[in-house]
Amino acid sequence: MSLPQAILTSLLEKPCTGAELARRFDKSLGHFWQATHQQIYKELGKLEQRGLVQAHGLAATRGQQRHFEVLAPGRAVLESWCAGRGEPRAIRDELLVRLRAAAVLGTVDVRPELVHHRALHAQTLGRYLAIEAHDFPEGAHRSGADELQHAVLRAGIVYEQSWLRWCEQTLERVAAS
Amino acid sequence: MSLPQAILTSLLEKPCTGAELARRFDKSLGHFWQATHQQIYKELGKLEQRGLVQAHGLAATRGQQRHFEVLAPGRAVLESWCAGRGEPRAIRDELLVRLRAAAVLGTVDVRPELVHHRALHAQTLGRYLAIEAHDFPEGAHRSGADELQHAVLRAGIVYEQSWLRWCEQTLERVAAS
DNA sequence: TACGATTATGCAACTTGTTGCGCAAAGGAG
DNA sequence: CTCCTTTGCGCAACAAGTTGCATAATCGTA
Repeated sequence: MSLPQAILTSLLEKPCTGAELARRFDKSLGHFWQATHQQIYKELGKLEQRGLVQAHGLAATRGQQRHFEVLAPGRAVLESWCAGRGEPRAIRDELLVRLRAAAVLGTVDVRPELVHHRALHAQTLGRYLAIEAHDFPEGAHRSGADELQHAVLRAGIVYEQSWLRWCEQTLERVAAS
Repeated sequence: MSLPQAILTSLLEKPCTGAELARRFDKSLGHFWQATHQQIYKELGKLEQRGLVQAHGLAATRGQQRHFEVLAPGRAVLESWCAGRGEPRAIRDELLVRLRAAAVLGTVDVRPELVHHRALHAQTLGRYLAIEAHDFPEGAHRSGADELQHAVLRAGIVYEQSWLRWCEQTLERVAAS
């Protein structure tokens, strides 16, 4: 839904090839907006057609590296999108459907699944905290940009923390019953 | 992704028509798994073909009510799915892409959007808290099923609360910069 | 009874995202 | 040089979800 914008943002930070973009998605942007390389190539193609990005590199044959960069119209489009409004997404979690089903069925033990999720959330949280310690050490930040980047990371941290706590509380309560 | 299971669960609680199902989705299940009536009808058709649910009511013409109920194989399928494992979804939030873009662009004020989201999360949280006060009053619950249903609702509460707090903190920090 | 609004059902087209595969270039090992 | 693996690129088929619309019954009301 906002993949083109994510790509423009990333390319604006640093022009690169599709594959490099995919790798960067896995590392930073991908924490809160995932995309496969197929999607990225498809989207790059569209952005190129719309004249928002430009590729230098030969598109003649396959397997050739194509280096992309954002053009002025691309930046303008991103700017206007960025100033716009959007709704937050509602939760959509399989685990909650499972719990609901378990409540109705009455024959399924959900604790193993909760333990599983607790572990995964703890792991992801650990990753985020490590990034925070590394990229945003104690003390005030200089720029507003830093503040914003940190805010994005904190969203991930808060998200994982709250799920983690929820898993723990729910395990306690379900165990007690 | 888990729409068929959500439908089976809901039908198991109480058999009903497609339209009634859609209405129930809007009220309870829909808080954490949304679906339009088109999706629901489509899925009901598939479930019927697979022999997991049965419709009594004339399918001859359109506009005729069809009352659905879960068959034994349907319950079995739900049971085995429910005991299975799944991964939690990673965050995927447009707002975070916007913040990231704003950080790179450096020319956009994201505070109005943050204020907007704060209001929406506060509103949703209010709805959830009202449901909690109504359906799960103070004191211990009787059944394990109640405990599970409450856990699902608490997930929503925790989710909204953490976003709300994040919005507030981020507004403070961005304002200060 | 006829008419309009509402309710229930469903098709079709489109968008987004995933999965699986194939082809081309580059680089190292034998 | 040849073969094999890795990297970069991209198509095609599918699955999930959204949007828009069509059609049939039903119900209140003039």
